[in-house]
Amino acid sequence: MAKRKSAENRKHEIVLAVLKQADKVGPDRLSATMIAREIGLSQPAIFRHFPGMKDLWLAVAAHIESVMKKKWDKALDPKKEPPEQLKKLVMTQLRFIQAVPAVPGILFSRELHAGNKGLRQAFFGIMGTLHSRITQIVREGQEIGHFTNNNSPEDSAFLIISFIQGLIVRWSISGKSFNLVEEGERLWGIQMKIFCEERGVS
Amino acid sequence: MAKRKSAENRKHEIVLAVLKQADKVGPDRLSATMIAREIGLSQPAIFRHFPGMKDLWLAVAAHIESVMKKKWDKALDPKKEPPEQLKKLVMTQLRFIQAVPAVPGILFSRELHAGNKGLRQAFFGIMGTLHSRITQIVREGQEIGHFTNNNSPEDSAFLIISFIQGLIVRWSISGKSFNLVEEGERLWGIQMKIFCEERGVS
DNA sequence: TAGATTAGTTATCACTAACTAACTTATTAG
DNA sequence: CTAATAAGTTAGTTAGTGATAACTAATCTA
Repeated sequence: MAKRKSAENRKHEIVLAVLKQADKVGPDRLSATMIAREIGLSQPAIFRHFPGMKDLWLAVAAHIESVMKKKWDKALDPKKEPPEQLKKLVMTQLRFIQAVPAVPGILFSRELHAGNKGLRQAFFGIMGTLHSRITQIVREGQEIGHFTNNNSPEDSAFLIISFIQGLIVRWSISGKSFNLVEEGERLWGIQMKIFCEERGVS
Repeated sequence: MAKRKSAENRKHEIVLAVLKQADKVGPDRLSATMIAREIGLSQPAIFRHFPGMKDLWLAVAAHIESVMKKKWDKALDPKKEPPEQLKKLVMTQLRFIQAVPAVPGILFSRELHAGNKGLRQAFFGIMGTLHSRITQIVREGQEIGHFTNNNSPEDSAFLIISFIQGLIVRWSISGKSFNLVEEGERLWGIQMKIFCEERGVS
């Protein structure tokens, strides 16, 4: 018999085990048996804490949302200039993904896309929140003259999120073979000025 | 008994069925039974054409690679100016993904990430080829003075691929709720000048 | 300390996965 | 026309899935 823990602690432990194992075998191949083995419990013990796998995934999403929002809050410092705030937020996001590398896989899992509508809504909400935070910073930057282009802050935010997502995709496909944050820092500087003097685009 | 076809034709038919069904249920939940049902065969018929699922996925990757390369070749027109070539290549890629929407899912499948090393290498190779083609165009553009920044063409290409991938990720998570090519065209113009006049970046 | 509560267990169910063996029959080469 | 080839079949195996029922025992509270 495994040592007992309070339901609350055990639930948290299970969620962490899911994130750890989902990175190894993928969200859609992760079974209750694997999760249980990871923390030294029997398989039915998982279903004592969560009615079904769907609920377990929703708990995982809630955990990710909570941690991300905390990190974003921490990263934002209204005393700093918008460009620096922006960079900090982007790097925070990259650092988080590197620390919890299961997230991109969950974003593309079938659990999310086909199986579990609530899970997709949760992640859609998370992305929306990130988008609106970035939009806000860009808007402030424009107002005080940091970004003098007249693009909509919303579209600028989309491009910044693309920068993040695209980098993560490459990192993922490469087998996580480079440091996400370092590569992000390197390219961020370039992204901020690339093609500025380009001519003749159609 | 289903009507007979040559092994070659049947293999091709199976690959197309995989791409169709993978978009619906996801690569990791796609079973031989579903594929067989799609084309009106019995489940074991699949294993007559492919020794195992791994081999089937490799055939899918080979198909994707072949089609993509053809499209890239078609999109390139050395008579046109590099910026226009670039845009055309990017839009071609977006058009392809919209036509074969299973691809992003495969890119993040666990079949690719955990189960099937060859599959990951195949896609890594495809991305590498795209990267070098973009790099080449950027380099030419720099040489004849279209892109007057001094960023490495390789890094510029990474950023352009990020633009593509990031857009695809957003499209995917949104439930493919917008037109990928149209949104790509719209944002491409912005990407080409965003933050140009930004000051004070750290 | 006695008894309620509840985190854990084992055993099992119904189901689906990839895959195999053995058989059948359509197509085609000689 | 016949015989070989090979594309299909049915009927299984083995292994793993989520989930449930019934039981056990550690912990908490009165």
